[in-house]
Amino acid sequence: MSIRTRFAPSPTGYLHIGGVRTALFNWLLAKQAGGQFILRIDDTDAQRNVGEALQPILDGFRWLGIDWDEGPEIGGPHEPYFQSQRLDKYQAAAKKLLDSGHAYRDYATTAEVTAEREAAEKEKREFVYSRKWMAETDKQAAAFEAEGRSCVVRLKMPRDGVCRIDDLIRGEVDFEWAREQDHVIQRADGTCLYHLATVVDDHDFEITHVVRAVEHLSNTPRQVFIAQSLGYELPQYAHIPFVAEPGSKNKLSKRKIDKYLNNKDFKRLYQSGAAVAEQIGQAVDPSTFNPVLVDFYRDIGFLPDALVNYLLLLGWSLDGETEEFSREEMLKQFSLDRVVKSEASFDPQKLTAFQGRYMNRFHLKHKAKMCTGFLEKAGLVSAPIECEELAYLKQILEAADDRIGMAGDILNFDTFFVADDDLEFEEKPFAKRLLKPDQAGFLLGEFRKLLATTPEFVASDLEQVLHGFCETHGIQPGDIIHAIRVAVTGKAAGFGLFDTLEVLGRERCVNRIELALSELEKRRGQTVE
RNA sequence: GGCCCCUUCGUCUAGCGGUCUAGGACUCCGGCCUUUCACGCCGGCAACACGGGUUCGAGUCCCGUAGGGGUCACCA
Repeated sequence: MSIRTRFAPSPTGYLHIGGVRTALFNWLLAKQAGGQFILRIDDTDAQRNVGEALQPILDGFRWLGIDWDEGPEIGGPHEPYFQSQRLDKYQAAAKKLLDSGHAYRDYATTAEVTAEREAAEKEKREFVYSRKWMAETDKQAAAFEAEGRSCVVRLKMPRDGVCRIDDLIRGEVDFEWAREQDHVIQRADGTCLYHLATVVDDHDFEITHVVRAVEHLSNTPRQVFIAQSLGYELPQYAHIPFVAEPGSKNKLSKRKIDKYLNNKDFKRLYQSGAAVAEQIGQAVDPSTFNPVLVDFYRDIGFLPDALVNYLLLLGWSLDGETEEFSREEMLKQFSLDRVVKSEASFDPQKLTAFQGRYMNRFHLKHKAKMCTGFLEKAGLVSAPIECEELAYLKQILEAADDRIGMAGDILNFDTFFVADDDLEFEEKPFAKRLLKPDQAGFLLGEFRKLLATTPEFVASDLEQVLHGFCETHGIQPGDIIHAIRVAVTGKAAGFGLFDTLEVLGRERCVNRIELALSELEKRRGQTVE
């Protein structure tokens, strides 16, 4: 029988990276064996805009290259894949459990059950429902109804023995049945609850391996009970550790972003993203723009392969040495038995390092394509980009080499794209390199003249020109190079100066130096006053 | 609190009784390269939670303790 796995997101409007990690393991396990990976939508909680809240999740998976064989938008042989459209199946299952005596109608009010629970707590005794309001016959039910009570359906859990779960990752785990509660599986309004639904669906969809986060481990006995009572064959369970917060072992949560921002690495990641977002005019509302969510990475120009590779290693390793896995390699090598048992903290720096490696190896052509979107959104090139601009971008990318860690980093080179008149000089480098050195203005002026007359405006020649210039004036290259960089780019850092000059071209270099000089004059005047 | 899970450098991990003076990666710190910023290269700091067993021998097996986490809904 072929392996069938599933990932079952609730339509919440975002894709959590911890969820992606779980989905990835499921996907890998199924696809490597030629099986199917199914996406099922857990929307029994019923909100209105399921479609709207689902789209970002589907988009996220598509971006990551995690494709599903059955599920929303593509359907499949077990349609529908939305729990909200399968309610009748759950009700049928509930009825079956009722009929077979594995569940019962319970007429207790919430207050009555709560009272029992609290009493048990007070006496420091384990709570087990008294089943006082249990109705196993129609006659009993009628009596309760005559009192004006309504009922829910509860599981009639065993009160002795042990539930042994054979977990592919944790081995055998025992739970005493007596400690399990008579969980509600159907509400008073007739709708059914998650645990019933998930068991029914997993069976209907012929899921062979349930790979999910450990927080579900303690829920498993009741699901086993439901499945067995319904006569289902049990799937293989594999409870993987969850993805934890940076610097702690708590579960990574989107809502705690404020706390994570106190972590310096997390903050750095967030800020580099926020800088990009700001330049392209994207909102940085933490509910959507958040390093815990996949969209964040897409929006600032990460490579999906880098994210996936990082996530793969968060809780799994091949040999402790190999770190880079292409999709083919991970499909070939992945195995559940090498999944780590303990929770793994999310490490923004390591993720960034993976991204850097992947980006460096990325083809210039593709890099240009990725960067184009950011330049367009920032209004630095025409939208859509024109041929000349694209060629210009490629020149910059070539010179920038591995200084583009993520596509959004192209915006660090924004001054290459602005009109000369709009060039702004960064305050500190301008002061340090132009304002402070007495000679800077004079040297810059002289160098500008030289640039205006240099026959070939190419990097190698320009380097010669500069060296000659230094000799004439009896200075070291370092005495003038920084000033030139600030003058033509407005910034202290960038790629090689001669490449910078060549890329900008003679006219702009000359213009910008002139601009810098007049700015210098202006400021010198101010300081004198 | 009950139950369950987990515990090797700051972080991700290798290790399945001797080859461990514990390996790799990220970070960090030096150095080299260098016109800046990066990259790259070389080097360095840094861990078996603790206590008992078992054994000739324990990071590796067993039992405790401690710590961390999860779960205990008419949420998913």
